[in-house]
Amino acid sequence: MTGKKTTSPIGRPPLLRRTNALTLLKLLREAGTCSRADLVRTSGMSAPTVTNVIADLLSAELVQPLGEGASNGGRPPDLIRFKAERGCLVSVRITAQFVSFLLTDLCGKELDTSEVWLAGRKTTPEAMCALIAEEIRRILRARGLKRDQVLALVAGVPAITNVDEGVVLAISTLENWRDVPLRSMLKRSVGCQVTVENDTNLAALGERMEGAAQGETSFVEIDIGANVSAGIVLDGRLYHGAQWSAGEIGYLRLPHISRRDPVLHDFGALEAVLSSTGIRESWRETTAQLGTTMRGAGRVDVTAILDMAQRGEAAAKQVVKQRAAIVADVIVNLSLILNPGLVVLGGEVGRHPALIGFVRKELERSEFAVPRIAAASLGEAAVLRGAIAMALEAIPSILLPLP
Amino acid sequence: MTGKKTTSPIGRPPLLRRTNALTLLKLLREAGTCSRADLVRTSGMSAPTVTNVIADLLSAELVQPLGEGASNGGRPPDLIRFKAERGCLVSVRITAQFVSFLLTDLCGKELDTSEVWLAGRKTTPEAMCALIAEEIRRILRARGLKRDQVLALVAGVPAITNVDEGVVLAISTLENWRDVPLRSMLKRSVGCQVTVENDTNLAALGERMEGAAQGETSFVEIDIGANVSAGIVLDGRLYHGAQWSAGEIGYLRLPHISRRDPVLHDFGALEAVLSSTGIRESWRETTAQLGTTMRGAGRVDVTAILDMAQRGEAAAKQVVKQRAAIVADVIVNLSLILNPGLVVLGGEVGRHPALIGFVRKELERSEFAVPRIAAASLGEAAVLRGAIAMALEAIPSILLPLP
DNA sequence: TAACTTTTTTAGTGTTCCTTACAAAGATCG
DNA sequence: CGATCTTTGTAAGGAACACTAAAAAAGTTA
Repeated sequence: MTGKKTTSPIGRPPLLRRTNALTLLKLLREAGTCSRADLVRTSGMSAPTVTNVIADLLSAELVQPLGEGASNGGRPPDLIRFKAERGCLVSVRITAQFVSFLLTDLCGKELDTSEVWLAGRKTTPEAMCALIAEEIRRILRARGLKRDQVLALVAGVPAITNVDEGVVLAISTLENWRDVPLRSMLKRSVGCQVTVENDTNLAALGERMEGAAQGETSFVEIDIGANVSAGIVLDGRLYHGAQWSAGEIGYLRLPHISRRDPVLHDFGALEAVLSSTGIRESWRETTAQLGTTMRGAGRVDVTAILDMAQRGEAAAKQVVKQRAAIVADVIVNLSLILNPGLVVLGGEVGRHPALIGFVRKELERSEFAVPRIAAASLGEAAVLRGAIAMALEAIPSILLPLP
Repeated sequence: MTGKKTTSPIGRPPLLRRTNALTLLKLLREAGTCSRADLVRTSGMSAPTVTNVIADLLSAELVQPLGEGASNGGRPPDLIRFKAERGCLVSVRITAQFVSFLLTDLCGKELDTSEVWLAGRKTTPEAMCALIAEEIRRILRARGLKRDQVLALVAGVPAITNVDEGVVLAISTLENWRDVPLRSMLKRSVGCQVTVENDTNLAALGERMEGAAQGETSFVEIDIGANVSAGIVLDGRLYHGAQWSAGEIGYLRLPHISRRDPVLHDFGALEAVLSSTGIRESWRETTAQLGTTMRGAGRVDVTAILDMAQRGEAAAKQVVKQRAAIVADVIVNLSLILNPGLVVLGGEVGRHPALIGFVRKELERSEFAVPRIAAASLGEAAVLRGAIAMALEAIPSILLPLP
């Protein structure tokens, strides 16, 4: 239910101009810097049309003249480029521990980034919105930008989200976050267009834009860290499902996983085993059995455990191998259903080479329905980058609204 | 990989006419019979535009004048309708036992149907194509239609299919069916546009058009019969996956299913248990244990077993309940990943009320991620109807090609 | 310096849609 | 029963576009 109204738009002459402007803007953004003649060649439009459309874009300040270029044996071209400073984009990542920010220009180039830790602060939706608005104001001031230059804000939350309505269903680790109309709240306090999305979905978009999933049209990102969830991109678009809960794989019924029926606001059995906490617990039990002779038996970072497995230490290896077998089952099931071209493993646990190595080994025996496996390559930045990727896609419709 | 070329079409004036013609054609097909004034009201276009576009459609014989209607208090309207007899559509369903046919007009109304049993015939791809071409010729002759009136043919096959290329990967129950370029073969012998699709996918489209899935935008049809497979409709469109094998759920790894790694051209463990043969075998074992006192112990139809379960007979009930638990696991996993709004159970086994009843009971305990469950309502006709649904969608682009 | 290239703009033509005005044909009412 | 209203459909003129052809602009090359 991606809730698109399907009232066929009716074709009036200005629609042509808009269509062509959109096309040229896209080509300009891809080319970086070029001349009208280049656009004529790549777009297939006639020269006068290109001139006219560019004239429109110039007067809307979407395009910047750069003066003469070098001659190609005749009159030198008038170079132009997309004016990335025309506005800016903001992405926000909300977690239970911190809120992070990324400010970019309209080409997605980083202008600033910041992070606010929540320890000791109020974390009600209202307080968070105020915090976000305040921090954005601060960043803009520091960069000498005005509020109305922010064309879009995309926020990522670790929760099931109704993207159409901009409502966050529930953040389990934050109180008071139940059915929060985050989009309208942020829109009121920030003033620009706002989109709210699930964080794993955004991470998937990030990996597609500049990470491990470049060029993929159908792939799945499985994030394994504090939580376990999947972001699903199918035929080039994020897939959300009928009630926005696609990819909530924490309750999958698998062999060797104790069956627990899905219940709201509770962890699934799969999640309990795979997540960081699950691994830490398992590690504690194992080391307790072996006696406390092993170093770092008690409180250990998950990454440390995975590192040990990577170095071949038996106890850690066993814990991780168990997980890898389960992850392999998840991937096989996902692949049988969705046949993605690629599975990206992300999150603190998922992207670790030890886990991925064992998962690959587990999958070797299957003859078909096994996609390529890759580690997420953007790390913690994936969500913010993905949010910017989403904002970038929205730019054309913001800059060139229907006539 | 639905292989769409994304060369942005450039906006020339004739594009407007085409867009508007498409819109009006769609409205006409929905309305059945109406006047130009009605179209003005529903489309939002100006009256002269509607007149002009309709004039085009009239001269292309896509629209038929019906004379005057009753006055609404003023000049009586000139009624028109979409000319469904302008051409016809053919759908073909290929199985290992028979080939069935459906001929419809351009509104999808049945004109003729037929069935050819394959017992004793050659079933090589070439022989089948000849058979299909011959039978279509026969049907057309019988209805007084010419070959060039067939605007589209859609064929359903029980196999993984590369729809872009029109290639059938393999039909396990038919020899010589490996990487068959069925589309180009049929196109050569029939002459019109041809699409080849997986049969379960088509069944899903059929159920959406006029069966149990009407109005759904994201749903899954699970067919359980001789085989087990799923047809997946997401955000209104069929989803195929990166290598066309989405929905091949026969190998899913579930609790209580012996793990078997996916291997080409072999049945999966899940399939072995759930399919008709699996149920029959299980029934044979059960009755053998109980002694042959029970009636119909040996060779029994699957439906008969399911009927017995429905009537409460203990042995049959047990066999079916086992399956229902597994089907429930499949549905839970599908729902966690895809969050469909509806799951349609089809096929000889899947659509039986006994199975569905037990499945519903199994699912009652889960609090979320449980979609509505419905029995497929079109039975054997689903594939042919779905193929027509697909052909209907293609009509606009056939009738009004890009200028 | 003349001829050729490349780039951009100008002028004119053809589509298409829209608004406004008008014609056709029945309904309504004094 | 005729004048007026309603509804439907068409014609005419204007505006927005894109395209072709030609010209202008500004180099490079022989």
